[in-house]
Amino acid sequence: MATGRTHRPATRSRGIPEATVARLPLYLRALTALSERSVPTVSSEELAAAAGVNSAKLRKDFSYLGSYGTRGVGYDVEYLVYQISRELGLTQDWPVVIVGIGNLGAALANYGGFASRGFRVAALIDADPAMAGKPVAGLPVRHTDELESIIRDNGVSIGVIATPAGAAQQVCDRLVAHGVTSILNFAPTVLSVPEGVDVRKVDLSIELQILAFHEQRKAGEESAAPADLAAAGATAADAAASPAARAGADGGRKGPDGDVPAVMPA
Amino acid sequence: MATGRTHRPATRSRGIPEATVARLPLYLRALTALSERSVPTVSSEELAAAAGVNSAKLRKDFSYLGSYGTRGVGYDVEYLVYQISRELGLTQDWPVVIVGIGNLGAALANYGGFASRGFRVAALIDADPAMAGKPVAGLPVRHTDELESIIRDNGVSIGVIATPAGAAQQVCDRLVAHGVTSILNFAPTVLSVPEGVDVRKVDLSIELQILAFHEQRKAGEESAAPADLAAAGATAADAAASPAARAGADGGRKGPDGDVPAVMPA
DNA sequence: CTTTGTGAAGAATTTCACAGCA
DNA sequence: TGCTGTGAAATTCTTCACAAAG
Repeated sequence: MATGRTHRPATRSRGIPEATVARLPLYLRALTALSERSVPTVSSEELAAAAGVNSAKLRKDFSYLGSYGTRGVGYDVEYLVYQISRELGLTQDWPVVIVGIGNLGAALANYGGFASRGFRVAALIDADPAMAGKPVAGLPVRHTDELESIIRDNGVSIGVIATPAGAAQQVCDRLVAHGVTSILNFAPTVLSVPEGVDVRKVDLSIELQILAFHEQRKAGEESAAPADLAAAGATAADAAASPAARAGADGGRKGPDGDVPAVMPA
Repeated sequence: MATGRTHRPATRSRGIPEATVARLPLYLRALTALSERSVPTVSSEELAAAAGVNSAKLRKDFSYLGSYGTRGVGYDVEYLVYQISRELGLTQDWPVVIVGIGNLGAALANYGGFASRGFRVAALIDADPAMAGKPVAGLPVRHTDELESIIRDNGVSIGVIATPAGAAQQVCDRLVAHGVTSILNFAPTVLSVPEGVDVRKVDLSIELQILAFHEQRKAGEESAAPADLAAAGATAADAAASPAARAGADGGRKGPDGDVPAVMPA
């Protein structure tokens, strides 16, 4: 952070909002399915339903790409598939390396979705010498020592990290040092990278925790009052929070109004 | 989301914004690491750096939970770990089923991050009878027929779907029918669920496509980019494929900008 | 008619910047 | 003094609602 002065907008996206970019693959998938069924055109309403968004959002998203629809008719499926593919950069080949061939790395290597859209697994890399040469998903695992030459020879710019958390930053640094500028990180750790390198994170545990949050809420709602305070033994002050007072039962959480003094355990 | 209909604001969150909820696990992880190193307190600046966000955002996030810090000092690590855990519902046990024990499902089953935070894998389920009984990650794979009793007997409310896309909706329906109300979906398909059921999606291919978009931009913007356009010529055929149809071809497709891609053969 | 494309309103999120407390 | 907590401003994202096009 602290880009110091001018505060780079971060989203230098040439006009296309990040939120829209994140949905384009969704549209593309829905369109591909339609294409395979030889459906010639779709309305924004139909396509939105297939992609799980609402139609206004979809139309707005497409409006950033250009005017690719026909009023009164809808969108030409094939044409839109092409346009979105091009916008996403999928009309070219993207060699990818996967580093860390454990359970997850192997699963990723076997994942068909990789190859299906312009992504080609250029190599599987692991630090364990015992793994070297072993075939996984039809490719021989290469040793980390070869990382540089693999990246160079294949023109790899996207790397997937599926190592244990402890090794991730080191692997990341090496990838970046040798020219990789986009990283998909499966290790449960925050990677720091120089400016200009993109990192996306996929974190299992985080997703589950978010679900747990909502699940907990549901459980508390349906029954009576949330039994939140039950185990909050650490703070005696909290117990004093009168459920009455405040109009509207809010389960004891004090809310954004900062008048409750900080309570710290001894 | 999906479900289309009812305009529920989706963010039913009792005051705490969805964006904040999504970051709490991140903070929790950073705090846990500090806790293991016996660090007693952290400032918002330090913690923010460890979590990969900026400090103002972190403080704002925490302000939704309450006033848990001490001005001039920072946050008590242990106390904050407890508060966030409680907020996320991690102080209780969440039995989880994983459906679809292929490469990915097996990798998930072996993933340590599951058990580490209140999540317990109650069962691994697969539709293939040949899998039944086979041990994966120390658990015997159970057949889909047992799904209902497994969910009931274990009080499972969270399900993980790691089946092929084609089976995902069906599996989802069965999970929901038997009481699961939160789903983590790894299958590349949009699930439709009744109101009240949360779905989160993890999609490999989508993440890569988003990276490709940014990667493409980098390459196009800086003329002095990595030489990965070597094989770009391959797209020529694709361009020709665009359906001539396009209703009378208005000539000037209005693209959002001087969108003159490098590789757009005439 | 039907359906797109889009200004404008509205909501959510992020960032700023500083009052106020330890 | 140092750092939190938070109104307010800025930014981003979503939704509305309707003119225009086919």
